[in-house]
Amino acid sequence: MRWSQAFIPTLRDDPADAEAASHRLLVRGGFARQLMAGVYSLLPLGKRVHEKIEGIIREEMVKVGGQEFSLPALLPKEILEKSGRWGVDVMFKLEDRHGAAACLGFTHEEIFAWIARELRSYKQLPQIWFQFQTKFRDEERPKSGLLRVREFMMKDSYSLDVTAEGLDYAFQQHFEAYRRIFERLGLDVVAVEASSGGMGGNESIEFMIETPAGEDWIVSCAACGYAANVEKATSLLEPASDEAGPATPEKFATPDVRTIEELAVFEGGAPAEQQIKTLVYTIDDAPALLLLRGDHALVEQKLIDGTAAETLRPATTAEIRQALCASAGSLGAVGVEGLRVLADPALQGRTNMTTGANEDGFHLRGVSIERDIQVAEWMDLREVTEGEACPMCEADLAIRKTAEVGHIFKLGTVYTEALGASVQGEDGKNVPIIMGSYGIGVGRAMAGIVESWNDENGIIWPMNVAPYEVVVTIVNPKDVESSEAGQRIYESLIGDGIDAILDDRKERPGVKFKDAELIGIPYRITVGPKGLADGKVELFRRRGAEKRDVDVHKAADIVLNAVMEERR
RNA sequence: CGGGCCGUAGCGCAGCUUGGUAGCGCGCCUGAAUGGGGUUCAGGAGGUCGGGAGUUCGAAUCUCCCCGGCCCGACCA
Repeated sequence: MRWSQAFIPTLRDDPADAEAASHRLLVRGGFARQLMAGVYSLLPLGKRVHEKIEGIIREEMVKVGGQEFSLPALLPKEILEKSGRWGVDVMFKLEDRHGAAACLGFTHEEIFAWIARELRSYKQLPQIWFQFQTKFRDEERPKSGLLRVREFMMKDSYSLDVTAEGLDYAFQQHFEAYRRIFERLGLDVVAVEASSGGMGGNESIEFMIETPAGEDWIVSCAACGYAANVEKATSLLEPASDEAGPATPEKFATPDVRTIEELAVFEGGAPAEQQIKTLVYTIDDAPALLLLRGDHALVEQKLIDGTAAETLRPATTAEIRQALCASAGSLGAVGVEGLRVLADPALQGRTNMTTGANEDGFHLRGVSIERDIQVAEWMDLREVTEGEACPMCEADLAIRKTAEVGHIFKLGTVYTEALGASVQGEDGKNVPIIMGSYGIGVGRAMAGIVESWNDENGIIWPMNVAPYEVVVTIVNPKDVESSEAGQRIYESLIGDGIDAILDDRKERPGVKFKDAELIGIPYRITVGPKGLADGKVELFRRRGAEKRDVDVHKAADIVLNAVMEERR
């Protein structure tokens, strides 16, 4: 490709609405343009990167026996109704001219399960099926450029097995394939235990990259490698040494005290870690009390996972008053009967605690959990904080902001049962196929790579995904000798299968250098009269900004070798 | 869905308070010089001021409605 003919609309200024590094650089470098909220066009450079990422993912999927499909993006209501997912809030719903309902696919478990109905015998299993497909999700809030969008390319794969061991094996194969994929993409991922969320299933691992543009917090231990999403993470706490306290709780007046912090500084109050925080939630339309240590925060996802609730929300002021006859600020669980009380294990065995008295303006002190409160269930509900002890090795835990680039799930038989995908086992009985589901967002991976690999001059693509591997920059296109020399080097590289681009534009050298660095091409060969006078051209490596002069006639070979070495 | 901010030329922005010929920088086109880090000079093209309604002799500017976008939070297969 000649740069003078290429559509690479670079921008001198950062786009005004871009915050995340990847957003800024992908727009500025001419890789993508926004069409509407969370919807982007890929320009030629972006498309090239996308294809390279897809190529790597495809290779690794094929290595573990994956077979590629291409399913429709347009899905019928009937199939999604069978799994109970018709109408989920991220779904883009539409109607055809006859009034038949359809939607744009947000994921494809149902459709693969539908096709899997053609499987008849255990002898045909296992299978790994995958595709690259555009997914549509009407996210509440698209953000961070290409990191969180409403239409995106995803590689999704599905494993089909007869036994739980088979699923474990497919899951493990995917885990390893994903490790190799992210390694080749230049993404430094942390695999974390994750909540399965609305997908169903019982075990899932997310692959996260650390970035300020992320939106998931993960807990990790540098000492032993333990890592988990905060939605799932646990930690060890220092055992509390409470005084026994009085024989019965004592009520005391606390005018105008409504928060944990206010009670902590109130004369006669108690430090947050000696308070019991009482939250009222409506779980599947029934009120429930959640008890946490005063300084601990609730993780709603843990509550969802722990209760298997269909719907769940904080109770309204009116509901709270109806349940406890008091306002938020004076709530407690002492003496409460007839309500479901869930308590976090950090409260287990605690004595002499302080909590609300269910009477506005009053609290109770000297509360012993086991003695005074009827806890229906103990359930891990609290959010881990920085510096708490690792549940595996007791070292200090760190908390990091991350973005999810891949997720693997053990689904089980939720979808295959709903859609009737079963096979006959060895014993002649029909058993539902056991499914796993595994996804990687291609555009998100691209944005993630940019988040990980950039500097003040632009993107620094890893060789494997670079839109072009080498740019041959002609300093002065009017100088016939350098034009010809540049062209020879360029053609030699192309002949060797290198993705090269020839920057033959009639621009000042500075412009060409800036552009090449902005779009992140790993190697640049600069051909100009100054160097040619000594038979030299300059070889510049984007990563590390190393420069060296090399013999004109050897330049192509030297770069060829360097590129080959960096391809993986 | 709550809170905040913003829509004026391809990009970045000023003008709006106090209504009266639509501006600046970059980019783009032509010509010339220059040619190893966003060079310089001269000339030029380019705008339904997000959309609609209203007030007014007159609206980018004032009023109302709508649409779109960004950020924070909530939410999130």
